[in-house]
Amino acid sequence: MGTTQLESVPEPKYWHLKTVLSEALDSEFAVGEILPNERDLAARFGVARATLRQALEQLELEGRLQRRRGVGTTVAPPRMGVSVGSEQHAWPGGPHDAWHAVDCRLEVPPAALAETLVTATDEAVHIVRRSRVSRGQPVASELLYIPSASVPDLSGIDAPSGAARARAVLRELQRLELERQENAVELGSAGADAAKELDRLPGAPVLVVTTRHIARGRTAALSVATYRADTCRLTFGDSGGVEIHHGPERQAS
Amino acid sequence: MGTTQLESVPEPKYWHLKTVLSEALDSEFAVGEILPNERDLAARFGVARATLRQALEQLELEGRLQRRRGVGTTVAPPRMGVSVGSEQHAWPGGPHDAWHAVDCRLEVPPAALAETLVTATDEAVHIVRRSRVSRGQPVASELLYIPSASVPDLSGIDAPSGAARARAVLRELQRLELERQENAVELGSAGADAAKELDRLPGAPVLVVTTRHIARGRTAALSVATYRADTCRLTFGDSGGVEIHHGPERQAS
DNA sequence: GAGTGGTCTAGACCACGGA
DNA sequence: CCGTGGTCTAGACCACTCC
Repeated sequence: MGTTQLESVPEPKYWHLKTVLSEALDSEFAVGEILPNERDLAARFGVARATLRQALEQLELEGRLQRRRGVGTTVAPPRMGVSVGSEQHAWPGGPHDAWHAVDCRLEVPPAALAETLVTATDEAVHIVRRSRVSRGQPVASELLYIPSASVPDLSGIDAPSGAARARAVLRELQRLELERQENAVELGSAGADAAKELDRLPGAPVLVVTTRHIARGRTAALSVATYRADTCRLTFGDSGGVEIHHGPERQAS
Repeated sequence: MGTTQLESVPEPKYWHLKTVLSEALDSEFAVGEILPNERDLAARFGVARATLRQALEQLELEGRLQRRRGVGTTVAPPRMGVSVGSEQHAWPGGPHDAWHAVDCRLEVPPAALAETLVTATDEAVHIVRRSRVSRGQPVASELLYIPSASVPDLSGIDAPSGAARARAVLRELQRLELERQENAVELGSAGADAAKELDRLPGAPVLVVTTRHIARGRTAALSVATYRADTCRLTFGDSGGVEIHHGPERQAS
C-alpha cells in the first residue's frame, strides 16, 4: 500500500555532496579560485570532515579540483590534451619531441621488464630518464630502457653520464629504422620518485603509458611513462584531440 | 650534531602498509585467494581499520585487489589487455567488433558534446548504447552519438528501438567512408548508470576513451566509452600489447 | 543471522606553505 | 607563527552476500 519506498537506496552523503559541489563549481566558481577550507565546508554542509574529504577526493580524481597542503583547494582548469601517439613512427628524442632528457644510467632493469626487452634477466641496459612539461607544469616522467644491442656504437661518446650522455644515446637510437610502436595505457599510482618529479604526493593517480618500440622485428626500446592523471587527457592518433567541457568555464581574475 | 635525522620524512603508515601487503601478495597469495577481513588485518598490523582501508584502496586502484561487499577481498588476476585503437579505420559494429549493441534512442545529447558533434545544441541525435565483455566479465560501457546526417537513409527500418534498431543504425553507418579516428583517454569515475553496467560501485575509477570518427572531413560519430580501470589495460596501435608482471603469479586452486 | 566491505562521526596530531 | 590539507584513531551503523 501507500508506503512507496522512495529513496529505498539512499545515496551516500559523499556522493550527493560531490554532485552539489560539482554544480557549484560550474556555476559559482572561476578557474583558479580558492574554495573555503575543508573544516568550514564540512560545517557548512553539516558533515564530518572525512566525509567532505571523500567528496573532494573524487572531484580531484576527475580533474575538477586541485588540493595543495598548506595552501588550499583550488578550482582546476580543464585537463590539457597531451599527445602520445601522434609521434607515431618516430624515435624518442627526434625533432618536435616534447620531452627533455634528464640523465642516463647503465643498470639491470626490473625483472618484470626483462622478458619484454628480450634480454637476459641480469643484463644491464641503458636507462634514460626524461621529463615532459606542458603549459609550464610537469606532466610526465619517463624511463626509457634501451638494450645495448640497439645502440651498438657508443664509442666516441665522451660524456659518461648525465643529460649529455642521455642525448647521445637517443641520437644513436635514431639510426635504427623504426618499424612500429605499441602503446598500452593503464591506471597506476605514483611512486615516491615519480611523485616528486610530477610535483604530487606519493600515491597520486597516474596514467602509465607503456610503449614498445620495434625495429627489425625486435624490441629496440621500451618506454614507461607516467602522466599526471588529474591534469592530463592523453590523445592518440592524429591531431590535438577532442575538446570536452563540463560546463561554464571562467577564468579567475 | 650527531643526531642524523633518519626518517626525518617518516613515510605514512598506509604507504608502508601498502608496500608490505604488496610484497605479501606476490609471495604468499594466489590469484583469486581471499584475504583475511579488514578488521583482522587492521588488528594484525596494529592500525585502525580506516588506515588499513587506505592501503587496500591503493592496491585496488592498482588492480592488485578486488573487494566485494558481503564477500571479501580477493587477489586480482593481472589486468587484461583490451584493444582500443587496433580497429583503426573501422566503424563501430563492423566485423570482429568486440562490442554488442544494447539499445538505441533518439535524444538531444549533453550540451558539452554538441560542439564536437557539430550539431545545433538542441538537435537530437541517435544514441546507441553498447557494452563490451572480455573473458566473461563486463569491461566497458559505451555511448555512441550519431547525428542524423551520418545515417540519412533510415527509412525502411522497422524496429523503432531496442538492440535491433541499434544494429540497423550501425549498419547504416558502415556506408560512410571512414577517414580517420581520434582517440583520447582520461581518468574518470563511474556514474550510477555505468557503475551498474560494469558491476562496480558508483565512483569507481574508470578510463574514459573518447573517439571521434571522421568521415568526409566531418565528425560522423562520437563515442564515449568507459572502461573499468581496475581490470583493464588499454592497448593502442597494432597488436595485443605489452605484458608486464608485478611478480610471481600463481593461480588459486 | 553471521560476516563482509561501505559509510560516517568527532575528535587528534602532523607536515607544509606563506606571512 | 598561523592556516592549510594529510594522516590517524576508535568507535558506530548500514547494505550486501551467503548459508
